[in-house]
Amino acid sequence: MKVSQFHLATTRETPAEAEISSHQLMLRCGMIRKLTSGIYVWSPLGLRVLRKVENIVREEMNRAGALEMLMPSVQPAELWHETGRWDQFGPQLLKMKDRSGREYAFGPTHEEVITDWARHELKSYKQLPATFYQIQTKFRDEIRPRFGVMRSREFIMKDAYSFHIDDESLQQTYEVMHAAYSAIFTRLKLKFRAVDADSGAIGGSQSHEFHVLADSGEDLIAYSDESGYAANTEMAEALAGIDTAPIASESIQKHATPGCHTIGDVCKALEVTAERTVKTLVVEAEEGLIALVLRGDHSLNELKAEKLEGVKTPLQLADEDQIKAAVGCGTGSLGPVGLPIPMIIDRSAAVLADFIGGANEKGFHNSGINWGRDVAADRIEDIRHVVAGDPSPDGKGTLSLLRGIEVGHIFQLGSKYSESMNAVVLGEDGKAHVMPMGCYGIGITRIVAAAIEQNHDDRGVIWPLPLAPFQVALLPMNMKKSLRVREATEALYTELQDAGIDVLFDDRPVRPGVMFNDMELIGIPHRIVVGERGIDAGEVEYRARNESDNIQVPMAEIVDYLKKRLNN
RNA sequence: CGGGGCGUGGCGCAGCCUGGUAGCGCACUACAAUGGGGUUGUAGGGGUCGGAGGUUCGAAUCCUCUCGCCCCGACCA
Repeated sequence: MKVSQFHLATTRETPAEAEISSHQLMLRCGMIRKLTSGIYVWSPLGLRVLRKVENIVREEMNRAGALEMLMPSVQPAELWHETGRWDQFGPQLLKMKDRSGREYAFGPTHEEVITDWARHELKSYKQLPATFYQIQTKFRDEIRPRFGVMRSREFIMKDAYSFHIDDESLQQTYEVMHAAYSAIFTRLKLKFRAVDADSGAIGGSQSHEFHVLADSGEDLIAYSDESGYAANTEMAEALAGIDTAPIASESIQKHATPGCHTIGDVCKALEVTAERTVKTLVVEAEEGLIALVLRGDHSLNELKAEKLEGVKTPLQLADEDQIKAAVGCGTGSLGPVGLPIPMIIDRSAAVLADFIGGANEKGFHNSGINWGRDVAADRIEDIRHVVAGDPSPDGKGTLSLLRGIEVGHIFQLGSKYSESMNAVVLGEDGKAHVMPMGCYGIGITRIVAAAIEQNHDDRGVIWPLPLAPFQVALLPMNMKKSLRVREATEALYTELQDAGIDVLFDDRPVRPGVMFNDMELIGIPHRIVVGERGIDAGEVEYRARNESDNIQVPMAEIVDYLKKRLNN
């Protein structure tokens, strides 16, 4: 491709709306352009990258035995009523009506459509297991779209669905998909991790998320330094950290702590560290209120808390008035001793001795509190987020934390959809069997942004080769004046194309600096420069985007040299 | 949904307080010079100042309504 025949539209300035690197760079490269909130146009340059991702995903899905198909974006409301999700899915579901008033949703996901398809198409256990997938546009009306295509409302997703005669078959396919996903991210040359995950609103039992690692990621992943354990911190089990029973050595004592409302205030006033304090959060229960007691330096994991018996779902913190009515004092002075509402104590808080907590009286805290002696610890649960340094839940090593961007998620759905939609096949026994299902998603558009988050510098994008819009940039120096340079570059351009190399020839009448900057901004992995000096020496100049030194290569060897580079 | 901010040419912004009929940089067009890291000069094209209503002799500027966009928050007492 010649730049003169391509649409290259880079900008020097960063659009004001872009917050994170990948969004800024995608705009500056001219890969995307916002049409309206959370909705983007992909330019020819951007689409090249998108297609690379799609094709790798497609190849690996095919290799794993999944069959590609294409389902509609616009889906009739009736299907969503069947599964109950028309009302459950919430405001993220974009609803619309046609001219005769019939209701539709723009598909945010396709469980309903595929299950409807499967119940018509699949009749016998002999057709199972079967996995179908598509690469297609989805729409989710996000509360707050942000970060460009990282969290957009319209996006492209690869979604796959598998159908089975029993759970054992589902488990097998699930493992095949897990392996296929690992193969995909490995081929994309992205640093990633597969982690245990919550199955969330889509439902089901087993679930893994695939995260591209990047410091700017929105998710926190906990992993063991000694085993393969990795989990989203939403899910990671938090252990107490201490095996021995706490031993009391102090007696309980009340301290005036006027104006202290936060753990930080109390620590300062009483000159202790937060690990020796507890905080008491009050949430709504199915009946009345429940207090959650955590170590002062730990944070509540809402997901864990709302799964506990008695706690109202979704988790709702009690407001000041509710707390005053039940306890007599407001937030900031709450503590376990003498608390008139039921308590759930976090494992780590339950192993404290001689600790500090609110006195349930405005402006006072207790020190030297001990469980058993001063207050009963009847109900101990895991309700906190893990932190770095916690013991790994599998007993091997300690946990570290990493930031990641969720780009893939696989679930074992079980019969959640097939049951409500009556998707059955006849089994060997001649009876109808509800098909257990699996579903497997990859955010194609998000991968592009995540790849940039992981691979860029202050000059621009550094594409991993499998994602690059072009493999090689060919830059002539002063081609306008020098016929020799023009002829040599044109000849090399033809030669590279003939060798099957995807080359971008910058034939614009611009100064070298402009070419260098543009090619680095859009992140072409390999660069060849042709100039008078080199021609005299029978050489061209090679440089990799992620290296800082130029390499002189004899003109006659450059194609082979590049082929070698491209195969690494 | 709550809070904050912003809408002026394709992009980045000034002008608004104190009303007098729109400007700068980048980008774009033409010509010339330059020619290994966003070069320079000259000459151009492009904006009913988000929209509607109001105040006024006169509104980008003041008032009212409205639409759109961005950021933060929506758990740590």
